[in-house]
Amino acid sequence: MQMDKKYPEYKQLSLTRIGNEVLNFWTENNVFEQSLENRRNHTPYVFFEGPPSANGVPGIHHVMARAIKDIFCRYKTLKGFYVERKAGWDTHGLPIEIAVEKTLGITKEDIGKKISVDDYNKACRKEVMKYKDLWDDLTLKIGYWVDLNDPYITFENTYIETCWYLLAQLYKKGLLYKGYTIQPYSPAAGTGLSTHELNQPGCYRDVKDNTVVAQFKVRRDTDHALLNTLFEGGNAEVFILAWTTTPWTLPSNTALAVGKDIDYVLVDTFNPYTSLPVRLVLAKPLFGKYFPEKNAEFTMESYEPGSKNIPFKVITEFKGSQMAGLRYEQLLPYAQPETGDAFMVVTGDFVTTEDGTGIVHIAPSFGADDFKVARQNGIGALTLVDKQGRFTAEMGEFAGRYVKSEYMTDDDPMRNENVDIDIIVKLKKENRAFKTEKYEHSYPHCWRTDKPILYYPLDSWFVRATALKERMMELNKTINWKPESTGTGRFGNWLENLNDWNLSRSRYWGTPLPIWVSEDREEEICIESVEQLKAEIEKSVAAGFMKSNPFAAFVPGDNSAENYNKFDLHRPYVDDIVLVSPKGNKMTRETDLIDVWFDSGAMPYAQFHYPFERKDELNEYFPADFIAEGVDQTRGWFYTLHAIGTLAFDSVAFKTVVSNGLVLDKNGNKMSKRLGNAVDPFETLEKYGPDATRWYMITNAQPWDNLKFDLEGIAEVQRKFFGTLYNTYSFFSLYANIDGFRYEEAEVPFASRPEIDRWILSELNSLILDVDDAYADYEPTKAGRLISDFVDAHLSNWYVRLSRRRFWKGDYSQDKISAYQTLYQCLVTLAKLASPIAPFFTDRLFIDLNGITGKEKHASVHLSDFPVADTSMIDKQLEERMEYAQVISSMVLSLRKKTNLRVRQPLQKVLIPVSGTAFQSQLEKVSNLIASEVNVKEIEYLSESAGFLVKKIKANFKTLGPRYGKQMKDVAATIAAFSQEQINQIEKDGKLIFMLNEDEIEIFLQDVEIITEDIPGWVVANQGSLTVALDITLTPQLVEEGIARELVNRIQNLRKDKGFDVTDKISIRIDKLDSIEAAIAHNYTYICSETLCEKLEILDPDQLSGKEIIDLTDDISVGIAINKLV
RNA sequence: AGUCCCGUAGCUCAGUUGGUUAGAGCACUACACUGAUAAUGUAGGGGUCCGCAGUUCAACUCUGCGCGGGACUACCA
Repeated sequence: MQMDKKYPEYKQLSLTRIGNEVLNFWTENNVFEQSLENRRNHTPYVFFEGPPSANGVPGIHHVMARAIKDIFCRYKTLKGFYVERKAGWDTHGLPIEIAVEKTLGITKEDIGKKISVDDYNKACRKEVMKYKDLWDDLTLKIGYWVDLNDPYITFENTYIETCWYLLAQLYKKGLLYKGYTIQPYSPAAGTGLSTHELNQPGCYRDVKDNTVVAQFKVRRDTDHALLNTLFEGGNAEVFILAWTTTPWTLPSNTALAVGKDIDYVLVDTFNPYTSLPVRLVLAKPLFGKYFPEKNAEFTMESYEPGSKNIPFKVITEFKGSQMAGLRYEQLLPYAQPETGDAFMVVTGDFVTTEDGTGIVHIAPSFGADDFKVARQNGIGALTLVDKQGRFTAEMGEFAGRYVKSEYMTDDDPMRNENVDIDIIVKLKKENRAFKTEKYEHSYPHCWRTDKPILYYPLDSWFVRATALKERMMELNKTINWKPESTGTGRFGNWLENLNDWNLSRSRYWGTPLPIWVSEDREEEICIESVEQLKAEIEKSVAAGFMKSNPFAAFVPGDNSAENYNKFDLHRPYVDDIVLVSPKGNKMTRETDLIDVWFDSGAMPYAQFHYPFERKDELNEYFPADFIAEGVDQTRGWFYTLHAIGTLAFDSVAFKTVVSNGLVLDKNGNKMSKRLGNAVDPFETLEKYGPDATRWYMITNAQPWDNLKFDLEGIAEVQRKFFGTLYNTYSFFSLYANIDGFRYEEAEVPFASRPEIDRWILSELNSLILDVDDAYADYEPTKAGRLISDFVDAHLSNWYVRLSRRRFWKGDYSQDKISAYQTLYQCLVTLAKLASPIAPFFTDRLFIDLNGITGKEKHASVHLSDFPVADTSMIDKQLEERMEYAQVISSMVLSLRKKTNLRVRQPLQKVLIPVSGTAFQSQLEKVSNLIASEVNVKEIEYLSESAGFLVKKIKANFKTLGPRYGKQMKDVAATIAAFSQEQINQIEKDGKLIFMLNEDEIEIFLQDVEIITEDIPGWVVANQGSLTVALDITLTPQLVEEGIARELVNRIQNLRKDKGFDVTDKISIRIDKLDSIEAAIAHNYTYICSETLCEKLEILDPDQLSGKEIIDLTDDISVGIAINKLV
């Protein structure tokens, strides 16, 4: 190190510039890699990066999410852990296919025809990494340290192979099965959806549908005990009413469900559309909804067709159980079910009387409950809708029409037609509709196409997640959720209501299901590795089912990229593989792909190609100690990680999870490109720099609360936190450079340091403990706020403010060295404490400091160790008395303000009443600080209370409350009304007994709070239990000193204006004025030494040239000229 | 419809195991301090702590019922 090397000084703070410079420094010196190397073979701290999809552009919320991840990884690194961080990309799935189809202008059917499979495959690989550069750029710019050079990519063969391995493990455990069920299905996407896909935010949306209460005509020509009752005394047709929000399912109706304990009524009335007399069945609790009380007055006979006043008459009532088995005429007879019974009333426990009619229309193909209840009762099904969402050919005039208009293309001539309405119209004409209305309810939509889904019968492969539901819940209890409620509430509820995981997707671009099945479905094989597949193909080739082995060149055990790039496990290549069963039968692959969420849930293992690589090290990278993503991943990634962890390894996949909330705009609205309120992360980083952006996001709201993102807030952080810290450093470097402080002197012993140094070091060490706790508890907001409070309130506005003089005045003494060492320690420690949150600025600070002193061997703060608190330096008494000093100073300043005595005017003394010696000795240790801060000459303590002070007494509710309960109010009032004598007595004796309505009340000193309210003849201020009085007498000497100080201040300002260096010596010439002459004469040395003046002349105003006229006080103006001495 | 989170000054947020007169910052006004400071200090305005009930001597804090905002769940006809 060169002797003349200096701490860098800056003209102004630019966090953006620092961000760029430090980023270059990291890149050039491989600091991230070093930070890993530094901790190699230390205890691992396992972190999983949730893979984003790079086919969308990153938003400001990604900055938030990535900052949180980065903070804890950096913190743990500082704490000595080895934190491997592998980036990852989620590359499979529908959005990629859709984007590719759009880009190439093709549809799914064109694959292999208009475009070769190879090209399609390539296009997908390209599409999926479309914005990778943008993502990498953002990742670097915000300082998120993650290994971008060797990311895991879900479309790679090695990744897929691990997925296959995991599926095979589940298969072996009997946790994979194929089932025919009613599933959410997206006709627009042409694929079924899993429940957690449906549970993505925004999938359920409120829509208005046309609903209808349909009349199902009871058949009289069958045997049923209830028929006599239903048809008694009338020949009108009898109808059962059932409500639906999906009229397009009515042609597929095959049953009606009632609740067996629900009461139903039989009513005579007229159909409002046809005015024909009808007899209806509906649930009694819902009767009033259709038959308003006011219509009861109308008689059946008085009804005029078309009138709105429709009369009604209740005939009888019965239970739902009595209705079971009733037969009815098919409502819309387009087709008949091929198997099973149909058009019968059944009972179901899901029927409620919440809405509708208390009778549920059952279309087994389009509802899970419908399917279940139909199967239980042997009812057949009708599926009069195809997979594109159109009515089938059997549907007569409706054949070929889409059941939801959203499925039509924009230029479809039927675009504005709604088939539900046409069905309703038909029912109305046929006297089969009793009521119709628009109804708003929430309906699930496909998260990819934004179009409504249908429930549709599909063949699918499922993971039997329900089998391990209990275990998942048990393991969940061991996970540390931040916040806790997400784990117990949201995630816990989800596990309780768990369904089996539907894995199947009918698409192209994804991980293929590795299951081959024989034609008769008797024989199955689930492949768990490429090696196994290759061997199976060999058998198939031998059996003559395949001509050659596409995996011939693959060398088992060779994990090189080259070896794994010799083939492609994607469709349709994999579909060409035909295997041979043990019995010698042909086996073909189940054509489904698996849910992309399985890919992401498999990342803990697949990122390292487990178990084909790093098999024995599993416990070094699984389970994760920590993961973090948005709360919207609760049913997404958090679930799939947990499910696979539990099912395949009987383990949690993560021990701690931080789920962060949404980033909203400053008005609390969701950000969206459409509304134009989305914040561009790149612009924000460019303008405010990464540190301020991160600091703001972390300290403004808890990560799990939603953040109202306001750029003003970043500006404030920049000014308040970084500006203050920067200024503190500037102050340090300015004087340290002058004095040549390089931390070369021996450490000044702690006990020898002055009070204020020991105080800030005590606070600093307390801060280390608190911040460490906050990080360890995954509370970054708390950590950040603690740090900024320390910098602002303690370091800058008290320590530096009061110590300023020590830095620039006098010789390079031990006191001065102590000041430098103390401030240096504070700054270096702060750099380390804050480095997880603000990695760039703190590294600059660390390097600027350490570059001169060489105190630490590390080239970067991120290679250092987290500070360890020296608890021997923590002195709570000292912290307490310094707080007294701050409060008292502020009270005196307040008094000065009230009495219009500015701080430069010295005053003689401050009087502080003290109640005990302990308190007084506390104050005595800080009295000089108070005196200099508020510019008074002495502090006097007043322990004598007799007569002089006016005191006030208050009850201490905390101690008296439990003792006196109901009497508390009276006791408090009595105490407040104590006379001065009584107060003095309790102070003297320590206790007092008084009577309150017959009862004897005994109180002690700790049961009351006594404060001095007033000191007659003084100006007094109170705050809490503290009281101060100020002597405001101005002697001529004090006035002169005041003038001298004003003069010094003006001269200093002149020096600064003229750009003199702080060490320049000057000469001063001043106008000769009567009002100040004595002040200068009596304070001559003081003025000269403060201003570094070698020569002070007082000249007649006429003779003074080159002077400036300065206002000294309200009444005095004076001409001053200063010159630099060479 | 249910579950969870949130509701404190114009704005962003603190508020310990219930304890007396509910705080900070920003913004606004005035004044002051400063040879580090885009900082800071002092003073001022600004509050039915979402509402109502209950428990308690005492509720911003605990309980219940509502209201408003948000997230999530749902077979919901």
